Amino acid sequence: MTSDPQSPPSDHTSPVGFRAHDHDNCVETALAAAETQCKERGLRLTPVRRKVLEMLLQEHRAMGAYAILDRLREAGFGSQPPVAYRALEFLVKNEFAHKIERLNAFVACSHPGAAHSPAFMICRKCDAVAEAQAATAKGGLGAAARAAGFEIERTVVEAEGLCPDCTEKAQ
Amino acid sequence: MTSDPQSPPSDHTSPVGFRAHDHDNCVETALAAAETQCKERGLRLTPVRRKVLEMLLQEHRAMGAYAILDRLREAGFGSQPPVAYRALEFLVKNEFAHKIERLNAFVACSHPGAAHSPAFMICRKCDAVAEAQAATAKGGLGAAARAAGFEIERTVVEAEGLCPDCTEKAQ
DNA sequence: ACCCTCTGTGTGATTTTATAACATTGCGAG
DNA sequence: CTCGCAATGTTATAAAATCACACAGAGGGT
Repeated sequence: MTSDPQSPPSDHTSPVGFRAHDHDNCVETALAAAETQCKERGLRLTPVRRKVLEMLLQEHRAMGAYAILDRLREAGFGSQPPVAYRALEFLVKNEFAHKIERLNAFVACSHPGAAHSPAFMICRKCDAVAEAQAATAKGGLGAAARAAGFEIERTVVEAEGLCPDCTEKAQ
Repeated sequence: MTSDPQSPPSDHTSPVGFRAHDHDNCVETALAAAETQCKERGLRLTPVRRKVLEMLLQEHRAMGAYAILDRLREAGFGSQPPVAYRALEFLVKNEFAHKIERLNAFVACSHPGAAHSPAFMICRKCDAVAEAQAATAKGGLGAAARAAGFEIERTVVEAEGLCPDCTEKAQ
């Protein structure tokens, strides 16, 4: 399938993120960035992996592994779960995508390349996902961990609520 | 397999939390607190619900729904998934327990009654779970949310790493 | 060229986690 | 008593994730 504009599978009812932006451009840019990154780091952005990343970027919201799998099938790739899960594993491990634990779903990284420990805002109505830099904001938790002798390796921060769009509609 | 009902099934290899404490007492106390709470709030802490809470308190670590279900069966309760899931739903909704999204598992609340938005430290080796007050953790995220027009309703904070015990053993 | 290994992909089967749908029970209000 | 209601029990199925194994292609050493 094509990467061209006449075949957007996008039947989204809601916008791509919390604020409008030049989405085609953002997809292109991110894809290019990923390619550069992979080259630099000696990683192989194979067709399946690239396609999955492209889908996640297009969607700009949490997608389940099986939704991804369906699209892979349509695009002529393998159609068994491991195909999707392996591509996702690669993307997540290398921080091109993140898993949203709350939803058992995946989303493209919004800050390609930037060192980050992300925090997510997840709309419970439309599943739109925005990524913020959680940075080291976890002062409190960090202190608690230190006090307890716990060594933090990774932190999941996921806020659930209503995105601006759905808040408006709800009124 | 179940040695016998009156003996604690505790075949844990590792301690109940990040620091030793009087566990029997802590279970009793929490259970009593839950009962009081339920009375006050007009909730029904039925036998199944009580048993599940007791198991979670005993275990003091993340337990999967199906592990809980096995124990319920042994204890003579219904043995189909909904039995466990419904009890867990009740306990989680009323904050007697929490779901650890990262593990698809459940843990008893450590601060019964206290208003809280909890943060968890989860040992990736032994699944021990400690609960901290996240309260302030969302400073940065809260600001980001406000800026984005996102209304946070609930936040999941889960730190993964090594507990003191496993850190020692790892050396 | 050859073989060898390593990584990635494809496929079938299975496991683990969670929910839907509906029958049954027990209890309080009228 | 009997109606309504919440909780439980049970069957069945959906959704998410992993296992196990076969094969294909790229690169390396001989």
